[in-house]
Amino acid sequence: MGLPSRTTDLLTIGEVSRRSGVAASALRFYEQRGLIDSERAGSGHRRYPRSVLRRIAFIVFAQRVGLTLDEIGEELSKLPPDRAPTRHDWSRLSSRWTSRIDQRIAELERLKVGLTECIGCGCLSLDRCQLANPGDRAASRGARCGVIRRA
Amino acid sequence: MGLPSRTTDLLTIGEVSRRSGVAASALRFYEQRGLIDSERAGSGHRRYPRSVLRRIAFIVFAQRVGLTLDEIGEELSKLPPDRAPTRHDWSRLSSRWTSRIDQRIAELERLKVGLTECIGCGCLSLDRCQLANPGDRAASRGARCGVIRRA
DNA sequence: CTACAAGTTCAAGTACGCTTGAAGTCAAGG
DNA sequence: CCTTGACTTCAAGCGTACTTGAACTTGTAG
Repeated sequence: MGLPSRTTDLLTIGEVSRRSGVAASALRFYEQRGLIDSERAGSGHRRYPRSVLRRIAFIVFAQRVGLTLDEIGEELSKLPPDRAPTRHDWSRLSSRWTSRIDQRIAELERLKVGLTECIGCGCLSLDRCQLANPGDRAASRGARCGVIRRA
Repeated sequence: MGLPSRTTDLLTIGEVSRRSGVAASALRFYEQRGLIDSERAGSGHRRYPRSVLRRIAFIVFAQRVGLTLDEIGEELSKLPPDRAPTRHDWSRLSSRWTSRIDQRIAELERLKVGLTECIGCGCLSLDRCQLANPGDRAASRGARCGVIRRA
């Protein structure tokens, strides 16, 4: 299979995997979930335009912020389908996260305070203490990504 | 079954569930995992001392911070087995989280900056961007997700 | 005594995010 | 020609954290 990008400007799944750090199996999985897509070479092999790398980067970042793949898919669907996304498209998309990040940071700050003031002093009681407010589901998800693997 | 705590000072699983907001099935699961334990009434029903509520609160908090149940179990095992934990025991335990929370907050701050500066400006590239380089991601995918430790 | 809520165990199921394995294709090098 | 390596699909598996269901027991109220 070699390195078709030298001549065609399209990347194989192996190249994309190496460049993004995301396993090929994960890339296929993302495609199945509709998060990315690919053209096919005559052989049936996937060929990716370079722009897929930014899309993948967005996915990886969003996951670390705490979004699920479904949520990420929703966000990505807001990109213009007719043309290549501009940097403005990307920044508009990513600006939605900011408040989410801030919320999560705020919760962590509350937890931190609760650790010393609440557990430390002995008042800790779930039915009275609101520190562990389970408001943001995705936030807690952020702490538990796909735990597996990878020797 | 009524409310045995009125006379015995011990709580049923239903009472603990209501007071902690944690489902009875989850409490049984935690017991199976060794995170909490219970005495048994003659009937075979679980009876919990009040102190279990703080232990459960600790578990819930720790989960929000991002620890896995295994990690939480390790932490809990550091409590004195011979006597009831003091507030000092609890605060010593919880102080370990603080740095973890700080790390996670720092990562979120970095991601926030990365959103505007990296994705927004168009430089976003997983193989070059410091915010989510493959080494960190591979490492964080392991057991404890969620934190870019270097950087 | 009967009903019924609340408890018990154990096995299996769920959601998420992938990974792994089996079986096969394709193109280039020796 | 044959091997090798990168790719393909599809199905099944895995780890975390639980939930759900089946089948059964207990304890109290009426």
